[in-house]
Amino acid sequence: MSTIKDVAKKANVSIATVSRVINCLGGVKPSTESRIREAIEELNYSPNVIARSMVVKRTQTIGVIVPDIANPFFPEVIKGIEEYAREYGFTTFLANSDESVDEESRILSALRERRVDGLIVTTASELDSPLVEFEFDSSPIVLLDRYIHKSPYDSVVIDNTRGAYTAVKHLVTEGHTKIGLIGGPSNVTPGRDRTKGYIQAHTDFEIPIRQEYILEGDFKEESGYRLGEKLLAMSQPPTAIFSANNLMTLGLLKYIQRRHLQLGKDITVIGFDDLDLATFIEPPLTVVSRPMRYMGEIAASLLIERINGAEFKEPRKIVLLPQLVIRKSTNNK
Amino acid sequence: MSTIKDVAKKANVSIATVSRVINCLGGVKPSTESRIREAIEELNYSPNVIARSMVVKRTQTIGVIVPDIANPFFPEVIKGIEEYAREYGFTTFLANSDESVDEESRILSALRERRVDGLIVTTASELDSPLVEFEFDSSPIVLLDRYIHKSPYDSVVIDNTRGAYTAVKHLVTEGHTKIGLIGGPSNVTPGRDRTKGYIQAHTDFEIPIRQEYILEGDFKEESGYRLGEKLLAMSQPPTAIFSANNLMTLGLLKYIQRRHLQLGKDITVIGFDDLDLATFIEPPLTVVSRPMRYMGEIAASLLIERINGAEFKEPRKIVLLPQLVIRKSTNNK
DNA sequence: TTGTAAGCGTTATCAC
DNA sequence: GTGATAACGCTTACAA
Repeated sequence: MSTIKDVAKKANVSIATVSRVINCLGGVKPSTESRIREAIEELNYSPNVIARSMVVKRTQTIGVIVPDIANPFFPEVIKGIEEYAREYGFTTFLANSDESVDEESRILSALRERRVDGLIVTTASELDSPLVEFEFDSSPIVLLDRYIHKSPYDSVVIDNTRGAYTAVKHLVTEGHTKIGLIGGPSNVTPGRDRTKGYIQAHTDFEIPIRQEYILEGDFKEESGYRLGEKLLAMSQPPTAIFSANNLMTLGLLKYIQRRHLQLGKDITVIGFDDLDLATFIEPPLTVVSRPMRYMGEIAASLLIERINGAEFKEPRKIVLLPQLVIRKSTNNK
Repeated sequence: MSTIKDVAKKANVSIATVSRVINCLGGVKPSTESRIREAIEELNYSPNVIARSMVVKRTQTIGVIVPDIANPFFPEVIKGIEEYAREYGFTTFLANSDESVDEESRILSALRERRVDGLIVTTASELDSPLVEFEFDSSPIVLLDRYIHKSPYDSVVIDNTRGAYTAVKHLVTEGHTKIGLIGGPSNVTPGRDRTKGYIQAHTDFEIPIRQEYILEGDFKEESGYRLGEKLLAMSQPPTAIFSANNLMTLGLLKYIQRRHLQLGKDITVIGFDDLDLATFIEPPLTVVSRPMRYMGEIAASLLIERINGAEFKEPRKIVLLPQLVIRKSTNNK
């Protein structure tokens, strides 16, 4: 692969001049410039940005760590990040921690060795996240979706409590008083806060809370299936279920389907996060939805601002509002 | 951020010696080594692999270009790639071309400037793929899922013709003779070959081919919906439909659902690639499925072999067999 | 067992 | 306008 030196030789100039035209710094005689551009063309020269990064101390890369790329939420978010980042001249390293704190650690080290300019991460666990101890020197970090309490990082999250509250409130409005919860893991904010919203709605509307209705899953499909089964096998089963994420909702729906129960009649369901199935099934499923792509874009924009030196007294926390998308599944009264 | 120099100074040795212990080259007195390791610890030193890559001429990175990260096929494949790559010390750059040839070009340039050691790509279009003209110097490339005719690259693909053939054959066995096709775009092999298999099965089983049954979609959900509508609105509608990818199948199913047609009775469906919906709906959907994760792993392994200098007379083409997963939707006769 | 120094492909600072 | 050259943080002969 040819270097700036080769181009310089071919165009009969010094490498400094070549560098000037590559970087559009001006101050080069037009005739020289065109000679250089020709040489670049002929040699099929491509500047080595990694050599450049050594001297400018910027790699123009950002690392993105997600816990489960197979959860349809993340591909959309990633699209948002990637698109925004590319527009600003950044390339993204994507890594999947598989909800594992250890894996998250390994990825973090690898990314640090690669000197990414910044990081967007959805941590595998708030409490023992490697980010808590992590020394990423001065590279900024933006937390996505999962907040870490008291951390010094910017974050973009959803008002999970509110989202869950709205969902449960909707069920109450529809007349339900026996509402089951298939909750998320309590080691991450989306898990905890959605449960909090569930409880708050019960309190506000003076509906007795039944501990046996509050179940904790792990955001994966299988747990939705299993916990759905558990709820519906009770002697006093709930008449409605709020499921705290898309994959668990999927599992729950599969269980309901398998038991030939009728959605919206035998059991009413509200999910958190939309999914293909939601608009497919009959009746279509009411869900709490959020702007995934936008979340990615915001995260990227916060990060790039920091990379470019923006300073703030406090870490910025962008809280987006989820939206209740009411479909027929909860609309029969 | 501290450098090898800082470590050297702190440990009272030369940078060469530090380098030796970082890279586990041996030949360092144990006492010196432990002094150095201590210094590394204290300074929280992390080697700059991008500086290293300048001298060893290897970045230990691979680029991955997919056309649509929101298609559930790709996240699984990516998982396979990433996992394998990381095991071998490579980090992946992921980029999404959004089925656009121009975007693919831009990504290719960016990745070249970053000097990735190799590339795994699912091209946006076989015919005018930038890869055809592309000079990636000596960096190896592996084609994934979409083959490029006469290209010099290794590839891992599915026997699409066979997969489609098997699917249609199955429909024929079930007694169908009016079989519609929601095909993929003809500018990529999966599109063309699946149509080929559809036709071949008709020929082999002496079923007349009706041109009006052969429709071309774009692998996106909307086209499945639209073409399904078109097929089912015909005066002589097909009794079965073969849909050439998961997203189009989703669209098709949504249409069927919306029209309150009964799957497996009013219309029989076979899809290419599995999807959540397949095991959800009643009756569960028969599909052609393929080992996505494995495809990713294979692609990564071929690539890394090449990166490590393996040479072959001919480009290697790994053709995996898809599997017909027969579920109730086609099993009523 | 350890150190010195050249070199990787750039950018940036000076001179001219 | 243009050219030398130091520097970026490392690896790798080669020397000691």
